[in-house]
Amino acid sequence: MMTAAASGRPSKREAIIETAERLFADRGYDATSTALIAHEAGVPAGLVFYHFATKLDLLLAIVHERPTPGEVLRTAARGRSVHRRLRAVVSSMAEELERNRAARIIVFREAQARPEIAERAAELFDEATTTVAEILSGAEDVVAEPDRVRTAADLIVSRVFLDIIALGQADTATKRHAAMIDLIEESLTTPHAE
Amino acid sequence: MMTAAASGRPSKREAIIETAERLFADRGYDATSTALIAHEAGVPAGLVFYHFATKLDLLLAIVHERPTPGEVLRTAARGRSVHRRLRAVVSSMAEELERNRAARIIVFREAQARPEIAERAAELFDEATTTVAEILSGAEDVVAEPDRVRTAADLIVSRVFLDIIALGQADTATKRHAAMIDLIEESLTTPHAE
Amino acid sequence: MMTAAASGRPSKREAIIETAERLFADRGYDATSTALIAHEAGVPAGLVFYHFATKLDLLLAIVHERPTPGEVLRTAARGRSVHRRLRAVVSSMAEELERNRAARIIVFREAQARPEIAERAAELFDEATTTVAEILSGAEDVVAEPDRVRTAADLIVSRVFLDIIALGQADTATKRHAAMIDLIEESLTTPHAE
Amino acid sequence: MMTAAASGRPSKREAIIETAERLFADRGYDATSTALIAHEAGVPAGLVFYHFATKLDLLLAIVHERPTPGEVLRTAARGRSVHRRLRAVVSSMAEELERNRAARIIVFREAQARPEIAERAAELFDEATTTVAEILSGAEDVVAEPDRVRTAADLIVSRVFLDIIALGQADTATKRHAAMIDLIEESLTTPHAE
DNA sequence: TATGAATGAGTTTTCATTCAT
DNA sequence: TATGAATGAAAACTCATTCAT
Repeated sequence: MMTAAASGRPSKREAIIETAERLFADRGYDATSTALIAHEAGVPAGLVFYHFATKLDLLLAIVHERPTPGEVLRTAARGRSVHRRLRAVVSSMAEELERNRAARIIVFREAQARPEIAERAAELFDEATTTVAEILSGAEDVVAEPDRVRTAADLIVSRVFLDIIALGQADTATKRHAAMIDLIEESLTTPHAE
Repeated sequence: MMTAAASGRPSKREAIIETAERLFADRGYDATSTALIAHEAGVPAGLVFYHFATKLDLLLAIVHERPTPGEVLRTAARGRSVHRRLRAVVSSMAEELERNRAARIIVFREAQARPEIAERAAELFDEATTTVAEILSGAEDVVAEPDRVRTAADLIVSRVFLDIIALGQADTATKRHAAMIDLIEESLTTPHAE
Repeated sequence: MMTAAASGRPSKREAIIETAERLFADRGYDATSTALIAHEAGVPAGLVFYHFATKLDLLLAIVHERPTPGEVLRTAARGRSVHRRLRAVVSSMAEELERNRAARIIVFREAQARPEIAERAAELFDEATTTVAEILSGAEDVVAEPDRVRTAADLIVSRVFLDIIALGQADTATKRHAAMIDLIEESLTTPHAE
Repeated sequence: MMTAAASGRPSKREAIIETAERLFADRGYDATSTALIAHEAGVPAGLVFYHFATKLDLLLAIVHERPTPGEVLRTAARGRSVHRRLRAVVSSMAEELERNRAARIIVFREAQARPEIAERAAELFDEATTTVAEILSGAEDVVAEPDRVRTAADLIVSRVFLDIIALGQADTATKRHAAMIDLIEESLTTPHAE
């Protein structure tokens, strides 16, 4: 007997998760009723609670069942120069966040009031920062010390996360990213005048 | 006949706003009942709706009746050097955000699902960035072009805002800020190698 | 010192009554709040309860402070023939009901659930029927017995009241009234074939 | 799997409708709380809103889920003479209205302030009038023209409706009906003297 | 006679969750 | 694994009425 997933038939559990993700991102967790999720997912109301014991469990499933930005970053192209690596890192992060926009919004928005999720948000942020720092420090032309590389990584990750979770002005993002890359690049490739 | 405000007697309207601000920040807008607000503010439940037609109106009052970070920044100390200005700007922003932490959290958290508030969030961010850029460009030792100054301002504001609205690790903030100031300072005072 | 009424200045009490009458007729007694009445009348909320001890008292004032249809009917023109009297009676009743439409609607609508008002509704109806019967029986060419005249009066009053209180199709009323007059006239002027 | 209806078990939805009908008629729509309805129907408060999205929907269900007086009239006995038909029509209408008294009261009382229901009230009235006119015009001894038959039908329906919706004096109704039948009969069976 | 804030009981409605089938 | 009715606690909001001034 094949599972729903293996058979290609979209499992109802998946449908619930995906619908919930979209709705939670659009209207917020509290403002989304389980009945609405069921309705929009095309499943009976009771089924939500067959698959998820509570509404919070459904939220946690969304929050944990996505690849982390860090994982994706690790596969980013690694050119020789800081410049190339910066560009690869920023664009692959932006892309990933865009792809999982709903999940990211949810994580960061709900983090404020829910310790469980705050922990996850911190995890995602730290992992991303660490990965970016690693990538940058591997470039040929880096002259900055590890701490400064970390600071640069932190600024980059902060700015790109903020795009998504609060002020997503997609139209101006590319230009802004280029300017940021430029500034950061210089600070990593210029000898630090003490 | 004296008004409540003039008489020094704390108006019940103020009590409601302040209590709501605290609770909204702690538990989220949706998760805070108007009954709880009234209870904690020490007023009868009905009074909330005498002063604010709807719960959303109460939220909007909180969101609009606070000084903006930009206003506060404008009064920040302006030393001669980029370094001094950066320090003044970062610390006064951090201080202001800390003071109005609740209101800021609310604005940015609730912005996701509420266009009216999203607009306000963008306003606050833009005003802060513009003000920071202005302050920095007035320093004696700036060599960077206006665009770069703006980019630097954007990075600073992003990072400090993010502290508050999502991942406020107050313990490491000071150190992180110093590192950021250092990096940014250099990028503004070092001639740009084209 | 002149009273408000005598001075020509519209008393606020009057304003409240008139506004309440309109609103009660449009939206129903229960669905009209005293706050709305005060607002639309342009008076402060507290004043309603200065003039009327309870909301029900305000309703009763409206219900009792209008001339009855019977009073108006008594002044209707009295021609010689049944025909003339019928026409006079029907048109003066229709006119009166139109003028006091709101009050009539209120009386009959609220009568269902409020004994005090049901009594008033029955009063208005009986008085009107009795007056119409009197007027008709005084015509020269009446041959019908008093009971039949009363029956005719009852049908007329029923039909005209119904126009107002439930199915007021003002456009077709005139034609309908003419046909009714015609039918009734004949029944009163033709010797009853036993 | 049997449905509640098929199983003979009284459905809770039905219980809600019937209880609401009674209470709305007795105390008025606005003055009847959904909590009271639920309580008297013996169901939990929440169930009302599972079956009816809003209180108004419950009212509309009552207003639309009853046979119309016209339908019932169509099955009224049709004797040969106008007299027999009049008696059959009046008594079957009175009976029907008595049986569905609550629903009729509700329709006509609530029509004033609610267009949706006003439409239904007009429908019920028109259908009844048309059916009565049809029945009367089929009698052997009718000499009146169609327009006059319609006028007679209108008077009859008006009077019987008014009994129910506003001034239901059940005690005198029978006598009044007999007198009305008498008057109307004559007007339909006597040649019209132009 | 006027005023507007205050009060608290009551209203409709929502909703996570349970349960019998 | 599904299903849809059922449940009851809690939510936002309304409102007649009171009261100090």
